[in-house]
Amino acid sequence: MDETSQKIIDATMSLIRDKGYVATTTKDIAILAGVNECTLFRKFKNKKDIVMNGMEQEKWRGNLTPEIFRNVRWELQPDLEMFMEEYMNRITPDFVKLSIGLRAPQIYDETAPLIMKIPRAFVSSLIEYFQSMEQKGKLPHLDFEGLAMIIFSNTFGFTFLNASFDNKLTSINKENYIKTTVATFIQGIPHY
Amino acid sequence: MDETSQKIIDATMSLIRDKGYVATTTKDIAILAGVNECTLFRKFKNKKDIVMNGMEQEKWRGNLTPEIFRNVRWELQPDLEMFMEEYMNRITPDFVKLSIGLRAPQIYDETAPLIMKIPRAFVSSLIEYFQSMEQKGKLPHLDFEGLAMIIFSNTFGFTFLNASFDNKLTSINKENYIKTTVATFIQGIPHY
DNA sequence: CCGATATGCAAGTGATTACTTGCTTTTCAT
DNA sequence: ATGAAAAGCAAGTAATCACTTGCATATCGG
Repeated sequence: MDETSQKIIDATMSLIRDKGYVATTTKDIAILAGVNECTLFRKFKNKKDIVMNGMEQEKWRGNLTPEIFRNVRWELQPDLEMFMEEYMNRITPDFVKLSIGLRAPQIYDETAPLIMKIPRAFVSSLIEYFQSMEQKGKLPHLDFEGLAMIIFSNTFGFTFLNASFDNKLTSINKENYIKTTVATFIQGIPHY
Repeated sequence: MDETSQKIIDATMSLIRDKGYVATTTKDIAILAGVNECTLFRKFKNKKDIVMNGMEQEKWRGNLTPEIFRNVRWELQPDLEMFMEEYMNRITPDFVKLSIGLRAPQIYDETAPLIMKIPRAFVSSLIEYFQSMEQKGKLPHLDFEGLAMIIFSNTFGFTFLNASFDNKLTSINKENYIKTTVATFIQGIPHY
């Protein structure tokens, strides 16, 4: 990946994040990338190709792999706090906005499965985590899918709302929110 | 509001919901509304005017007023379940998609405050509810803003994820999800 | 029935857009 | 220094878009 192509990709994804795919023109991309407009088409097949290449890059994909679910201490409180924190550190407001900007009819068929990878990874890994906790005798058998969805809906919802409304909806900071949520959750679920 | 104008508004908002504002053309609007394209401009100043008129209508605005917070039984479980259920009944997947489609640079300055009304109403009314419960001696003094955000993030998150991914992320149905969430929450917060 | 109003139709306007073309200049590697 | 590759520049193309115009047709209400 040469430097010019990378500049084009970065400019494109930034503009999509700010204005959406359809409202992002190749002229704007060229200006922001600091290249001539025809250079875009020397490097990429078309506008969509720039995006698809951008989404191959970790930088623009919001990397959240099952790896973080392996750095656990097998204690609910620190582990759940860590999962939520990792999610919020990687799924930044900018990434949320980019995900929204990628919802365009021209590309959504291709971008949607990529966007869905992260929620899927998070939820299924969290279910596995709960199952392992059960096997270790630290949790009774519960509806782990439902519990995973509670944690994830919560995490995602807070992240999205902050990305959309900044602090106009709530002034709670992330760390306090995580602690309160996890404490309430742990206290609320059945224990041995 | 004459019938033709209403047809135009309905067609416009439907297309924005499906394709976003920028990708919604006046030609598509006219076809879907079953009118001639020039009729759009006889009835409305421009494309944006159609949208702004649409957002004045309850049908396209996702009505969620503080009224539902008055039909309470002053018991946490039924009340919280009712709040979540009312939200999910009114904020349908279609409304979620419309909200996303309205995020276009050309109109977002105007639509964003309208979109934010609902989260704001929900969170602040929920805070008031918790405060009233405290006054009635049914809850100790707690960080009600934090708790309201937990409930709302959860409700919003689940709603949004279902709107975006259908049942590809989870097959949990709404009612079970609400019951589990509320039960866990109530069990998890401090009581007298 | 008839006049007023509403709407259709087709063509058009000016602007914008993604993308192309042909030539020129700059950069890079040997 | 030199040739090849990379990139700039300006103009261009074809299509699309929001919106307009002038005429024709349909509908409505008295």
